[in-house]
Amino acid sequence: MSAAENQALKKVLREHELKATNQRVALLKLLDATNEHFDADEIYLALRQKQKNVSRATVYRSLEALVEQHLVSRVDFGDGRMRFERCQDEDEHHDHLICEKCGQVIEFFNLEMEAQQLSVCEEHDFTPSTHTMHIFGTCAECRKKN
Amino acid sequence: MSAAENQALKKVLREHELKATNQRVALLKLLDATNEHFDADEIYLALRQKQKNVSRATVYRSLEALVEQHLVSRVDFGDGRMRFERCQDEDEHHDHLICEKCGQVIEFFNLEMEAQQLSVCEEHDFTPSTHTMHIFGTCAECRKKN
DNA sequence: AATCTAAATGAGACTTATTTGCACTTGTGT
DNA sequence: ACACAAGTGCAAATAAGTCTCATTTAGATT
Ligand SMILES: [Mn+2]
Ligand SMILES: [Mn+2]
Ligand SMILES: [Zn+2]
Ligand SMILES: [Zn+2]
Repeated sequence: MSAAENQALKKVLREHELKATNQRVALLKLLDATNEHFDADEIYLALRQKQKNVSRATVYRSLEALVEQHLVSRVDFGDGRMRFERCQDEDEHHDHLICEKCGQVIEFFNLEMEAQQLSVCEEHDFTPSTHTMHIFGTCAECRKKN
Repeated sequence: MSAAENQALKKVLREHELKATNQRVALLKLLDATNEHFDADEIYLALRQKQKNVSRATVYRSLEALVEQHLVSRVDFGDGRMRFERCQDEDEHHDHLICEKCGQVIEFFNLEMEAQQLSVCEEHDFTPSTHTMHIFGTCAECRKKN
């Protein structure tokens, strides 16, 4: 039920030294329930639609706190706004295929590619901390539609 | 000499169906002369400093046209502004290592990584058009300074 | 259960990057 | 040289995100 789920989310927040406010619980629940990569305004509007009272400022501030605690991660597809997605594990990682036609986002993880990245860093005596790998193109459905 | 260089740049512009205006020539010359990844305002200020008369609007509009013609490419390091760099060949491509300490950008090209990308796309029945791969971290000089 | 207080929120002003409308130039084909 | 579409400058408009400050609230303390 929602009540139990709320309690679980509150616990998660508290475990990360964050006050478990209604706004934060609602935001986290929203991201938990979807696979999409929402931007701040989409999150704001979705919460309003669910009769949750939140302000845009709080959406931005909560996201900042959640990202800092690795409960949410920030992705930038280069279109001028940041997107957010729930991340399960602190060390979970994946990259993205983004369909330029329909906007669909496909997630992937390729160990060989990650290994190549480390090798490139070594070659340049560079210590990596994070990376982003985004492949833009056309998804199968959109290609068929054509 | 500069005069010959200007002529060459005008030719390039005309070959791409772009009017060879002083502003565009100056902009292209500026990007040609550097390896840096400038943002629009840095370009605007650099041109002003060289006594070129340009407006910010024209910098943005010219960059748009040049990007469309693949004479310049746009890169987004996720810090809220677009950067631009001259691209030589239509099909030239490289990825980036970005030092989070000093901002230095190191370019690289790794054939194996590019191959892995194609293989990932195949697995997902995805037709790629472009991609961006940015590795953030600490460069050798910054690591030593610590 | 009532009280306390630092942290969080809401409303709206503000900032920064980029875009746009419009009157005025300028590059280029004739 | 001329004509005129394309390009430019300026200032106003957007758009994403941040900040200030008065008010509320979570969670600790009596
Ligand atoms: Mn994702
Ligand atoms: Mn580059
Ligand atoms: Zn698609
Ligand atoms: Zn560095």
